[in-house]
Amino acid sequence: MQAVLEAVVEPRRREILRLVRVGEASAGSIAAHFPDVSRPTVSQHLRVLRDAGLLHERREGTRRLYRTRFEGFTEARAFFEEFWDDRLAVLKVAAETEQRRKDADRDR
Amino acid sequence: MQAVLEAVVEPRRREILRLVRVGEASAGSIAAHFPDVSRPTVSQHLRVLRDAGLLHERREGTRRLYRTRFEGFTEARAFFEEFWDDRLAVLKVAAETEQRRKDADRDR
DNA sequence: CACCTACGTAAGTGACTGCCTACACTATCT
DNA sequence: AGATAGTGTAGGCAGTCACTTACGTAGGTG
Repeated sequence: MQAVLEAVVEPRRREILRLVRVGEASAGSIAAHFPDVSRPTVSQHLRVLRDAGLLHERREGTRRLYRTRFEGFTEARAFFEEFWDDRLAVLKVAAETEQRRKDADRDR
Repeated sequence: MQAVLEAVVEPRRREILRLVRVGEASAGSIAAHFPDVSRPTVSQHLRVLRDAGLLHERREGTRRLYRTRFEGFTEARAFFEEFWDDRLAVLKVAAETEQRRKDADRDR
């Protein structure tokens, strides 16, 4: 989870995840999408993503093909979903409180 | 979105968000939950969370009361949900591919 | 007014991060 | 075997981050 968040906080790494979420792509073709950054740098980003469990690596001859590993997102997703659920719970409580206020007004 | 992810990557900041997701808490009482870290450090964490839109601040006399601001999570949540949806789509495609393979076997 | 309480802010420091260039590795082809 | 293509790794550097101590500030209280 910590590793996933650290991996995802880098904008280029999020972009990489979006690139290979549809299908595989080689390290080289991924690097080609980032002209403002050197190829070794992209290679390092790929390693971070792979170590975090967000990328699957497959070797084909001299090339390495990457694709997004969706299972890696599970925990992080749950963290955000947790607060999303809270939001609904808070709204519910607020609505009930409001209802009680109205009831009190009526009874007065 | 970038600010939200940067805020959330710090474990103590995630803990703070969990602390004040139920109700308000003062800066001091929040700091008391982190004995291994100085109070000014917690104060800085609170600022980061507030600037990212994840915390609501209310002043009461000399105290400051904080609570989680759920709307702040919307964008980040959508990012993770995006890949969660992809996961389902990929499973669907895989199932259909498998089905076609079986059909081909039958026709052979 | 003087003092205390509950905070935030400033400035400095060690550790980490993303980036670069140079180099090493591995599979394929001639 | 030697050469080439496609990538990862090593080492170094500038910028950023979390942390600390010292100080500033605003609202209550005697």
